[in-house]
Amino acid sequence: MDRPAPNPDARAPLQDLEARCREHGIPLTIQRRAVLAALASREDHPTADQVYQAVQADLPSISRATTYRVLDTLVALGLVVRVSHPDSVARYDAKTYRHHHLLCDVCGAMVDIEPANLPDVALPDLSAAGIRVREVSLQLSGLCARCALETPGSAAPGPADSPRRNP
Amino acid sequence: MDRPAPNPDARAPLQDLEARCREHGIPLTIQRRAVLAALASREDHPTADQVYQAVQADLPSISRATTYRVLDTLVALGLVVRVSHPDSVARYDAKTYRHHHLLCDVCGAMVDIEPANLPDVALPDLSAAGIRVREVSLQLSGLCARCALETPGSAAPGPADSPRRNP
DNA sequence: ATACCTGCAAAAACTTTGCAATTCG
DNA sequence: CGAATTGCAAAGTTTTTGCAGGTAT
Repeated sequence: MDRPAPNPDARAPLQDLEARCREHGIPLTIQRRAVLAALASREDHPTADQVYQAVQADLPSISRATTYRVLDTLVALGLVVRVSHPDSVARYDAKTYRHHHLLCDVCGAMVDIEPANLPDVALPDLSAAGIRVREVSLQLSGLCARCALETPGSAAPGPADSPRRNP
Repeated sequence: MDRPAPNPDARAPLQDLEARCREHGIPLTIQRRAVLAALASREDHPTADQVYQAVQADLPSISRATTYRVLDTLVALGLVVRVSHPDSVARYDAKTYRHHHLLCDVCGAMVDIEPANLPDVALPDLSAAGIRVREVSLQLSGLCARCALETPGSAAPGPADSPRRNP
């Protein structure tokens, strides 16, 4: 739980990018590299615009439109996923393997929880309802480590009226 | 699994609204009633604009801005929740009790799964990581009943490249 | 009576698209 | 070189805000 997270799928993402681009016969552009690199290097779940800001550091010439297009491409290639978030802006994650999420009631941060840190969750059988389940993940609410420190009481009480957005 | 879902928290939502408004000392307006009623009467997880469209049927004079504001109020009152959805538009749900969601790979629909239909999921203990968990729910991906019927194979294969948005 | 809300209109934030120039293989 | 992509600018969506008038308690 403290080790650098043996990221199950952490083969250098940029190598994957090259492979996937070749597979699909599409060009491996500097922009695609840069966006993927920016996204893979962070632990949070940035919005498209936050990715844009980050990429600009390395590649000042990139445009916002390209960032959006590249993000779409990366999602299509399976190198990036759009994550489910209650906010009304798209958020992206370079961790494409199955994992869980905690949404902090206080700061609104979405933090990854490695499946290894939780008892295993079995694929539920909903065939009785005609539903075929492919994948399950947990969505937790509570207090992230940082906010838990600053908050008295040992149980997480309830959702804040609205999380401050500054994780 | 087939009964009309004995909705654990289905006390007439409009009664709750009156109570909550009184508690908070805020007016019970026709618009608040109408938005809550529209939301409570559907099974899907509509966007703010879809709620607006629906409310217009009963209350043609309502404005889009009011719909957005009322939705925020209802969320603050705890009568409605914003749900986590991978789309980049806010979606709302009048089911405020804990339940699970299935996201259909094919049609993109988000369907509710009653906790009663699944083995119980215990609150994980992440105190070792300094995290306090308040609530857990499952996020499933796969095929909804309707799409499962139209799709051959008994296992859910993998995510469609991008779900058609027409659940 | 008064505090809060609504509608309207305008602004802000987020995302997509058309097109010429550029880049990748 | 040819196909695909990028940047720019403009358009499309979604969401928020200011203000004057209206409404619930």
